[in-house]
Amino acid sequence: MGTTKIDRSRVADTALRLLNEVGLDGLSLRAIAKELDVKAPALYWHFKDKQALLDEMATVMYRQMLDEGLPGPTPDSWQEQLVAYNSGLRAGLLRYRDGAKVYGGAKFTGTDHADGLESHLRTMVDAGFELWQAVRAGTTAYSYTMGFVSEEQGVRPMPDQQREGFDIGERAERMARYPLAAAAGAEIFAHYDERFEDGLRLIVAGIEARYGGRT
Amino acid sequence: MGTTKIDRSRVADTALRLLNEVGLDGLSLRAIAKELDVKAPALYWHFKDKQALLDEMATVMYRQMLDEGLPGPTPDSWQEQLVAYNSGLRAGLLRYRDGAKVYGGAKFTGTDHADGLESHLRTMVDAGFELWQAVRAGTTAYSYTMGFVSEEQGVRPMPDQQREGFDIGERAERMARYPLAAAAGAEIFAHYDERFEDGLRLIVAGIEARYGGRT
DNA sequence: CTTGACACTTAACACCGTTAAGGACACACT
DNA sequence: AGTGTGTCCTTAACGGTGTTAAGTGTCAAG
Repeated sequence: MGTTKIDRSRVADTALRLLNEVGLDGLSLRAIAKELDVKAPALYWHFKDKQALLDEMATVMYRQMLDEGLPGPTPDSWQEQLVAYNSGLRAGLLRYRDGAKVYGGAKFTGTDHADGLESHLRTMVDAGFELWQAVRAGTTAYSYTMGFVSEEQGVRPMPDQQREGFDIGERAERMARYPLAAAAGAEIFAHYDERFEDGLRLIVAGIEARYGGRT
Repeated sequence: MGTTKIDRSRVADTALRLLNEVGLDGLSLRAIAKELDVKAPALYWHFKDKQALLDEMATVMYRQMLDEGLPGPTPDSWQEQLVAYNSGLRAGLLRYRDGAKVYGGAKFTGTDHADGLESHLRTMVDAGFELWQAVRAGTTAYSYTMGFVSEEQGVRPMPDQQREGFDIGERAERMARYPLAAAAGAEIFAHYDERFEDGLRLIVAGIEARYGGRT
């Protein structure tokens, strides 16, 4: 038969591709194995359990983000670096259905993450921040990004997909007693790109205002 | 036998209590049913499927947050309202193991949420903000809170529980090549309460700086 | 030619959400 | 009194899940 070589990265790649078709709920080991022309228990030779495979998938996702999200070698301002890092993170998560769930539920063992973290901290400390300020700035933006994309993917599984059940009109009708909330619906369930970046810049502005960012 | 009355809210309460013992993965319908002295299919009389039960659990969680998190009837400044709402949200999520997963994965059908949303928007519009600014301010803080607690509960399932696998010392050793990241470890994996509120106030300061908050 | 590690298959286990069919019980109607 | 009728639950079963144990074939080293 065809190329019958199976290793960790080939399994992870296949699983990620399948993820976009069936979603996290449909991503069973048997389905992944079938895609690889293999039976399910074969996967246990390469991964100790399903979570280990999901962890590997998250690691692959992270490497993809680095490859295409952050090409700028020159250290920009910490502001632009924060925005670029989190925008790249969001874009990477959106490439896969339930990307935020997979990524957020994974435990990263290696030092893959340390590079990015170190450079973020380096930039901010060089800009005059205390270490604890750099940490809080980074984790605040990170938490925001993960929360934003989680909710985004809960409503709209894939970026180019239409709304599902409830229309905005029906929602407005039900909310007659809540005029502001009803009017806000359109703003809440649209313009994700713009809203995400605006929220990010809100956080950047807050860091400047409270921690005193120079330049 | 004992009180053999089972209704939606009693099922949801029991499921929430059990959730703290076994976690979301262990929360099977059979386990919930056993707790109610009933067989699993009986639950389908009250809920159309498991997700409907999880939705009900999330609704109960939300009502608990309203009951004990926000006693202040007087409308404070929008700043304090935003901080109080999101702090109450976090506290409510932390009361249950995997609370953020349950809450974030639920679809709210009723108008339970509309009250809180309306009053948030009302407060901010009265303070001079545009509606879209009020929406973005609220959703930014909300996304941050959900993301923060999701990660918090991923590391530390229940609030009063100790760290699990890796010690901080072992982590520092592995990260010898990343001095800042290593030093940041202590800050990252501790002081959750303080860090959460600090991040929240970062967002508040950002709203003031970019949208121009008065008072 | 044998040994043994590697990479996989077959068979099975316990458990999961969910459905179908039926049974026990209370209450209304004639 | 008897007959529905609707409510609430049980028993049995189905297909699917992650995971383990044991066995099979391949292939390089001694």
